Amino acid sequence: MAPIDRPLTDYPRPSLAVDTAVLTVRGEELCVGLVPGKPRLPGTFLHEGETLADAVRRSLTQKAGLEGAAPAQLHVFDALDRDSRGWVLSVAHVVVVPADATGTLELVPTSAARGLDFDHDQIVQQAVAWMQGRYAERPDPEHLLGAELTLRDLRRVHEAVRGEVLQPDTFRRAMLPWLEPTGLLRRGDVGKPAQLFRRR
Amino acid sequence: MAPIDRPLTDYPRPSLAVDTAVLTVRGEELCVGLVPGKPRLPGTFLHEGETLADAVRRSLTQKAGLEGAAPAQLHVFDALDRDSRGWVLSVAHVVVVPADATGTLELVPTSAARGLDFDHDQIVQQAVAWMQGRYAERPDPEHLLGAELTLRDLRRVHEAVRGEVLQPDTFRRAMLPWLEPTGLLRRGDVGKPAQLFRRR
DNA sequence: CGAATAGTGTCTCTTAGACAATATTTA
DNA sequence: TAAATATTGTCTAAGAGACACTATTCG
Repeated sequence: MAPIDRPLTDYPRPSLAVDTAVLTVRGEELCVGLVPGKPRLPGTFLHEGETLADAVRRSLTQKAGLEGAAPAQLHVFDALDRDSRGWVLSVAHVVVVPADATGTLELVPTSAARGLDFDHDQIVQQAVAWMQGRYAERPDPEHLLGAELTLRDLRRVHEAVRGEVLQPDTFRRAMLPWLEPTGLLRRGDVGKPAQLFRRR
Repeated sequence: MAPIDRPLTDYPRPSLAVDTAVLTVRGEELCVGLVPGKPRLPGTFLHEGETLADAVRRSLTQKAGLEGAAPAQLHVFDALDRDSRGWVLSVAHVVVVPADATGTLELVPTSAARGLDFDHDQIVQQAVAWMQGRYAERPDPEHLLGAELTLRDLRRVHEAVRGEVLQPDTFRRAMLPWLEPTGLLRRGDVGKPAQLFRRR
């Protein structure tokens, strides 16, 4: 039997790419950022001496002017025929940022992000599922909102992430254990001012 | 600015490996399979024309005589210094099989699998968490048990996976909605025979 | 005041968890 | 019969969800 682990360089190696679903909440909708003018997620090839997270940040900086992201890994796509240019594996990532920090990406509601290049439809799906899992556990783990937030703000985010309207009272009681009142109020245009909270 | 996507072959490429935590339940314990005589998980380098799942199956067949596994991806480990032989990324996988189907692997309780090579300690940890998540949702998603099972069998598996003893009555009521009675009984050495169920 | 938003009281239903009792087998 | 295992009855506590009500602001 041939030895299993010959020296590293004896093996032909695939190209390794990263592709990233940049998610945000804009208005009432969960949106994903596409490369301007193209039906695809931002991505790039992994460079020597670079980690996957580095490559994700580089691609977002170069293609969208988006700095300092904290990418999370989703899945490696490895179908042999996924890229007509050759043997390319892609490590899918997800990044969550506030809507005003998505750089030059074109924001599209996740429900409308269909027919993208490569396996990017699947990446968007997995990214949404990942985010729903995150927000099921905690009020705002990805800091879509600032340090001080009202329950109305928070509920809007959760409604966008989950894609359904939530009852204000049930939602309030579910979130309160995770929040710390600041004692301050936020006054709106109309109605009773809301308490401001901080993440506990 | 330099073009971002030069032809594929212009980039130096990392070696890509797969490493697999083979999990099983033996007796009352959740165990992981190590390569005989070595403190490491079975793994190999990805070959040309092969998917990651193929590479996992090949490594398990060659190193442990374990056929037909259905690997699930966990995480890509990409620390630049994780392998002293060079630039190697590893895609961690998990495979769950009955204890009598682990081939020549050395079974070690997951709680005792410490000090393994590379980042294999972390892989075991992630594999255990993955499996706990799976078994929190369904009675036996990985078919550790055969087609017909008793609630005692099932509880033993869940106790091993969760690492704690479970109350028979509460467990029974939690599982019944997922099970279909066969009408048959399984007689033991002593005690009332148990109903046999099938996964619904 | 009326509209709009924030927040609370309270009821119901479901579920987890536990304890105790009953049922059926083997030795 | 005694011991072991399987199964069910029942109680309690906690939580989700819904409805109705109260509170506070602006125009």
